Amino acid sequence: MENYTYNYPHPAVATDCVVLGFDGESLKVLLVERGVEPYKGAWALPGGFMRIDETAEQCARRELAEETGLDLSNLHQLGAFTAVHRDPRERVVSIAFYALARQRDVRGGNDAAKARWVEIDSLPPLAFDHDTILHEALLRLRRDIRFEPVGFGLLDESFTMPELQRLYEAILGRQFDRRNFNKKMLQAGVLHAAATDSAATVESHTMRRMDIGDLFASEEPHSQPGRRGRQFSFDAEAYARMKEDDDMKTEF
Amino acid sequence: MENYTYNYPHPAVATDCVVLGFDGESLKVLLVERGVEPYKGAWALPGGFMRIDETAEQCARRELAEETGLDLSNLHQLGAFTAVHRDPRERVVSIAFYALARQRDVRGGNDAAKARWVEIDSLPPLAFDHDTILHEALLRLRRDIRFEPVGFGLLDESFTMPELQRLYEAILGRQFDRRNFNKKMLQAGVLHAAATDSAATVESHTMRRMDIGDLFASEEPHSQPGRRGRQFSFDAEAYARMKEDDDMKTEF
DNA sequence: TCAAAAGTGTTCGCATTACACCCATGG
DNA sequence: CCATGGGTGTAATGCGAACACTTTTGA
Repeated sequence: MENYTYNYPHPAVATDCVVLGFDGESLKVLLVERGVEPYKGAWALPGGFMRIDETAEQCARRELAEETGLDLSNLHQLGAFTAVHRDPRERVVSIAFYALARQRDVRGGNDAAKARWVEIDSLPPLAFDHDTILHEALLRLRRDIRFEPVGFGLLDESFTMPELQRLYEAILGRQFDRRNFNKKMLQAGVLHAAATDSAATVESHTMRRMDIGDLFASEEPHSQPGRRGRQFSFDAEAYARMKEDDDMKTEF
Repeated sequence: MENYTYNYPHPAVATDCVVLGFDGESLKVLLVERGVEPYKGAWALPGGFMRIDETAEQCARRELAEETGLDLSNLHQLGAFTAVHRDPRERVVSIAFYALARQRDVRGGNDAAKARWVEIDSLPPLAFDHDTILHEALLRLRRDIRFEPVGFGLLDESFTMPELQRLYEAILGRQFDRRNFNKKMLQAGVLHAAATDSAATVESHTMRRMDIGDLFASEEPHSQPGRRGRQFSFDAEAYARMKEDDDMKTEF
């Protein structure tokens, strides 16, 4: 079986994927429990070895689907992690990606037994150098969100302004003033008010505090007091137009 | 000699390095002429295969020194380039870095025969996917320079405001108003006026239009008319202090 | 003395910030 | 009716953009 021979030693190449989600309160990351050594039983980022005929991105997407049932198209490369002893078995270079997932995508498709959403703020120790990778991903997300409308990838298609605000607060780790946040987002010109679909409104509201990590939740979410928020959605076309004109002036 | 055998095919892992320089007028990139197939005779980024006991960054630094005589410490990873057929010989994944070099560093140390600085705006076709990598590096530099004081890595320790401005204009591809540029840079609080060392002033001025690519220049640079600029230098400590307080508000 | 480059201050508009009251809903 | 959360406007401030004349120097 030892079939592949080279004149010089070759490292193995793997990919790992940081998938982030948001449940209306806090950021989560999608982890899998390792079933084999090394780090058997520990939590790790989904990922695996790259095939010889696929790109790193294709690999990351395939491994993610295999291990978590999620098929995401918007993977962003974080970079290569190349510490010499990051894997005790052999020299492994990992190319890491990050991606954002919506509640809906997950609730529909995730049937992998070992995959779980874990609160970013209360993580177990992770296998390999995955803490480092995750940390990089968070830094990257915090940088990106200020200039590109990436945040919308974490919300349902239609969302309320307070939901959006909570997302920004969870990512950036600080509070914003409601009125100013509102104003700024609307001024950016990439949101449009959704048709006042009463059903959507109610659904969104009742699900606001659903924990997306609790895939087998038994408790029905119960409505909260308080006024409903108006629904908005992200206007990708407006953003594309804006980006052409501005090109590097856009800030979020 | 075929000594290294694995159960599964392993790609080769290489690094490539985009070294950028500035001669007072325009951006240059450091290229080497390939002496072997494939792409023999074509220009390429300095780089080479990673050893099994070094990190990608160590590899990039070593290869850069071997091929160009430059020893740079501030390499920034751009990411991994993993197109399946980017190298016709075998599957090669390249981890790319970018770095900035000062005129002085180059004039002192570069004794590699085949390395040359080439104008960014008039590039020959490059080997492999090195055009893509270079393009990424430029995008990255343009993004970075707006938030971090990276530009100073391309100038001598002491420089004039117009020099700094020309650098920003070359990188970002647009013109700035002298007065506004001045004001903004001083307000940023990371520059301090250098002692009015007359010699330094004159030297800087006379060298302003030296072409750093012309390593064997025979023509002496001759002085230009026009007023001399005041000398400034980058205050790394002030920047470090500022970064701690602000942390994510800094814009350049 | 002329040409080329550098230094300097003010005004205007826009974006960001701080801040307080009323409205809608469910329990 | 009360608790919870959502919606809205205004005033002060700071930053970026536009803009012209004077000074220094080398030829």
